Amino acid sequence: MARKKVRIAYITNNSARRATFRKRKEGMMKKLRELTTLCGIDACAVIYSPFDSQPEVWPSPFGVKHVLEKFKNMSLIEKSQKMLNQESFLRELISKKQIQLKKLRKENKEKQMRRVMFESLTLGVPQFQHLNLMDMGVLQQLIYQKLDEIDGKTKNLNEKVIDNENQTA
Amino acid sequence: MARKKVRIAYITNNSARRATFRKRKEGMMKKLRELTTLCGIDACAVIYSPFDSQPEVWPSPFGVKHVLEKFKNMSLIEKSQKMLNQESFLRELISKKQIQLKKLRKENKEKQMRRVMFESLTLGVPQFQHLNLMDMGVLQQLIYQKLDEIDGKTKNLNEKVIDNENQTA
DNA sequence: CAAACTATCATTAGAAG
DNA sequence: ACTTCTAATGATAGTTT
Repeated sequence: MARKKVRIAYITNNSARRATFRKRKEGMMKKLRELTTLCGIDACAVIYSPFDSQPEVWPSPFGVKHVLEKFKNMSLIEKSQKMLNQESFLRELISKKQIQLKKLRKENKEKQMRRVMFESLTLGVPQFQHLNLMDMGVLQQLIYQKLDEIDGKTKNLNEKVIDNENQTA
Repeated sequence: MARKKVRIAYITNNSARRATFRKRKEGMMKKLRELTTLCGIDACAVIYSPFDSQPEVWPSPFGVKHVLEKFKNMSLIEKSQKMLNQESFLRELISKKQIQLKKLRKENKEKQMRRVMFESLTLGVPQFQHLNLMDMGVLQQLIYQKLDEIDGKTKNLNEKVIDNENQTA
C-alpha cells in the first residue's frame, strides 16, 4: 500500500512475506483493539504463522477462550445460517463489483469517444475511411499516449492553480 | 480517522457507535483476508456485537473451528511443562530458549503494559498493585520512548508550520 | 438506517541505515 | 534480519443523499 498498488496474492519471496506479516499483524491487532474499545464489543483473533512457534492471540489466551466458548455453544443450525450469510455476502460483493465494472466500462467508452473526436479535431483532417485499414490497437495506443500527456499537464496546471489560490487566500 | 483525529474510547452515541462498528468491522475482515492471502497463514476472528444476533466470524464457522482446534491443542504447553520436569531436558531447553527469551522480553513487557492498562480502563477498577510485579525499568523506558516520539513529532510539526509560514509569506 | 461521498487521518511498501 | 523513514495507498469520520 505504498509505492505501488499491492496485488493481494501470496508473496513468494520469503523475507518480504515475513516482513509484511509482521507489519500487518501488528496493524490487525491495533485495529481490533480500537474496534472493541470504540464499540464496546467482544471479539478475539487467533493468528498462526510459520514464523512464530506460538500463535498470536488477542486479547489474551483467556479472552480468546472466553469468546470461543460462546462460539462453541452456537448450534449447528446457527452455524449453517451464518455460513449462508457469508455466502450471501460474497454474492453481494460480486454483484456490487459487477455494477462498478459496468460503470467503469461506460466511462471508458465515453473517454474513447471523446479521444477520437478530439484527435480528429486536432489533426483537422479526419480520415475515418482509413481507420478500417489500420491497426486499431496501434491507433488506440497512440491516442491514449497523447491524452495521457494532456492529462498530466492538466493535473499539473490544476495543482498550480490551487497553490496560487491558497497563497492568495 | 478523518476530519478529526479520533480518540480511541467508547462511543456513547448509539447510532454513531453502530455506524463505526459496521465500517470498522468490514475493514477488519478485509485486513484479515488480505493478511492470510498475502502471507499464506492460518487465522480466524470472532466478533460479537449487540447489533447482530449472530457473531461475525472469519473465515467461516468451520474455518474458525479448525483454527480453534489448534488453539485447544495448545495443551502442548502442559506437555512441555511435564517434559521440563526432566532435569537434563530442562537445562537444554533453558539454554536454548534464553537467547529467544531476551529477544522477546521487550515486546512482551509492552504487551503486558497494554494489557494492564486495557483491563484497568475496561473494568474501571485500576489494579495498580499488579504494577509491582512488573519491571519498572521497562515501564520507565517505555514512557521515555513515548515522550521521545512525541517530542520528535512536535519538532516535525513545528518545522512544517514554519515551512507553511515561509510559503505564505 | 444504510449507501455514497470525500477530505483527512492511518497504514504500510519499499528504501535506507 | 530489524528499525526507521516517507511517499503512496488505504481506511474512515463526518456529511450528504
